Amino acid sequence: MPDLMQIYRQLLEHYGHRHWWPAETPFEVAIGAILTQNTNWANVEKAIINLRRAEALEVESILTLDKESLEQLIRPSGFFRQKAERLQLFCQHLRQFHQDRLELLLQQPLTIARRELLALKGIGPETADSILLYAGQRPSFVVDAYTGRLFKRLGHLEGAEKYAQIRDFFMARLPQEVPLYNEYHALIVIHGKECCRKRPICNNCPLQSRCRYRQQNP
DNA sequence: GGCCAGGACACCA
DNA sequence: TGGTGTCATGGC
Repeated sequence: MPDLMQIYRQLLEHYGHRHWWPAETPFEVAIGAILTQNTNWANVEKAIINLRRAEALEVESILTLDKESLEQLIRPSGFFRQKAERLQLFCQHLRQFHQDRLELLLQQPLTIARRELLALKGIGPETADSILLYAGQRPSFVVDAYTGRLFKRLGHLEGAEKYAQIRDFFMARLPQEVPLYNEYHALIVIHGKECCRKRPICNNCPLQSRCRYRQQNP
């Protein structure tokens, strides 16, 4: 069974560097992380363009907007009512405890910053880790549905593991380096989108015969 | 017209 | 603790 670094190198060779996260500022990363929950990134981009045009990609403006106006700006990203609430709660927290500065939250010890994010309504483990890694440049491995699906196929996971177990699995076997974590998660996502989504055969799979699902379904 | 997307949460047994 | 329903838009 190939180890995690072998798989990483194969994915990187096939897809190249993904240059994540597509955002201009750490705060924009955090906004995007909340907006992309169970949502196609193309729809998130529409919402972020709306926010940028409204000059609403900062704590002050998101708190100043009334909730209905914010909802309309982010409407293309779906779940717009609950996401508007989550964005404002997130910004309220930054105002109350961190002088509107996300970097002050993120520069705390990793476990402290992570626990603080997870305590916020609407920020679960994947969103918290995405913010820590891509906005804060902190070594917190991001797990998503693609991750569990792919590494079950590869034989590394049983399939019943929970988020924390999968995250621990990767962090215990990889050097804790931000560029590696950054690229690895992005590669798993692009692989999941383009190759092994839910189709019976993985065409042009960079992992090829290593994909157990393909072997079982030639 | 149905399925899916870079989840999280409330509720219930 | 685990299972299920809800949230909602837009592309294919």
